[in-house]
Amino acid sequence: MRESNVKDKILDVASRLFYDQGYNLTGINQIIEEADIARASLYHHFESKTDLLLAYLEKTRQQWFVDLDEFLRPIATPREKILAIFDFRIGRQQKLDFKGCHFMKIGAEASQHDKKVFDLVKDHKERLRTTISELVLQIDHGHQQPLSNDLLTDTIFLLLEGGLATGAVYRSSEPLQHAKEIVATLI
Amino acid sequence: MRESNVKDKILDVASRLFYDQGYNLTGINQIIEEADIARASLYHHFESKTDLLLAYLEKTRQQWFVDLDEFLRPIATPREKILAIFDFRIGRQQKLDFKGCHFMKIGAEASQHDKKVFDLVKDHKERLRTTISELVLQIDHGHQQPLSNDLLTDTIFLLLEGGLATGAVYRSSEPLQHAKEIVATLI
DNA sequence: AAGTAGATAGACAAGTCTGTCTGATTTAAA
DNA sequence: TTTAAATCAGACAGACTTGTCTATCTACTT
Repeated sequence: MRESNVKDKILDVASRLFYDQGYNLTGINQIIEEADIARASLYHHFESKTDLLLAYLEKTRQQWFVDLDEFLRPIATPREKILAIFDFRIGRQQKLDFKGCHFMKIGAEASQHDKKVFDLVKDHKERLRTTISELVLQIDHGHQQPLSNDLLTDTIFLLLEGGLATGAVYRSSEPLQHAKEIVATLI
Repeated sequence: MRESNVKDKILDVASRLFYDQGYNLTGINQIIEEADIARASLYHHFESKTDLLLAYLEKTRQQWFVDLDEFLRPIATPREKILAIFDFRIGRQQKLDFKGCHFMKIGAEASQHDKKVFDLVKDHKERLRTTISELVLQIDHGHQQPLSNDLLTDTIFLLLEGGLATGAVYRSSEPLQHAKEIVATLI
């Protein structure tokens, strides 16, 4: 087992622990123990714990959109794609045991002065909003619109975020399900 | 300076620090230093750091609804009251420097097994949803409703939560402002 | 076969953390 | 004025934290 294998294992274990129990409650000692690697190997691949956090966020962010794209690909219409984003998040929510958004969690416990972390969170959310915005523009609005395209995009985005955050509190998919129903009546 | 004075000061300082920099990043040493009290005094009033956290959450939760009630009291119609909830949260958001919801923040960094903490968060959100629900019922729906009362309540609640969470990421009131605009078109 | 880089175990430094305890001092009430 | 409780400063225990360092071993490449 060399190089990439060890580095991947470190990042995998750290990612799981950072998400499950939080960044600040996860110690280096626990990471090296559960990854079953040597302390020096961790510091060979990552300069510091902060470095490991950034690697975790970057990898998660990248994978997130890869997964979303794959999920949306077989779906035909922009309207159905928008509704499928809710299904995508409901599925992840269940798979991840209702612990909420990776990025919001880190944003909530990171030091306010940690600019790199916040920029990553911001960028992630911005990309999601852009994705929604593009789909909204593709919808054929035959009937008259009660909301402008921009406000409709915000509505969908905010209902997604609110639904996920609330689902994390109640440990339930219901909020996101309702959010989806609401959006279905609006588009 | 006796009893209540010291206890209040401890709780005030701890509350500020827990919110500003997070519970896990705030140490007992920092609290006693900034509150300018003796270590033994802290442990005289609070059994443990966890105890202090619960006291912080309970006090914050209670004050939250006192403040909201006061804010809504002079407002006449249920429709205006609902929209004023957004103004209430926008005002707090600005006063608190866009660090997000106290309860969501703690929920994000607390250990998943800390049941008392999660129950407090849940209860707070439940009460907010109830408040909204009661106002929605009071609205006179002359025209036909696109959404049922229940779904309308969810919409308002989720837009509030999403707007606040997103505002914390962007450090801006814009998301909550947009959320308010959206709700204004729906009720 | 020799050399190089990754991986290993584990000691170590220097600091932090929470919580306990002692003993002196202040404060308020009886 | 006596008494009891509150507060003080600070030492202390014991465990934990991140990060460094040494020394050895293993595996791959040249």
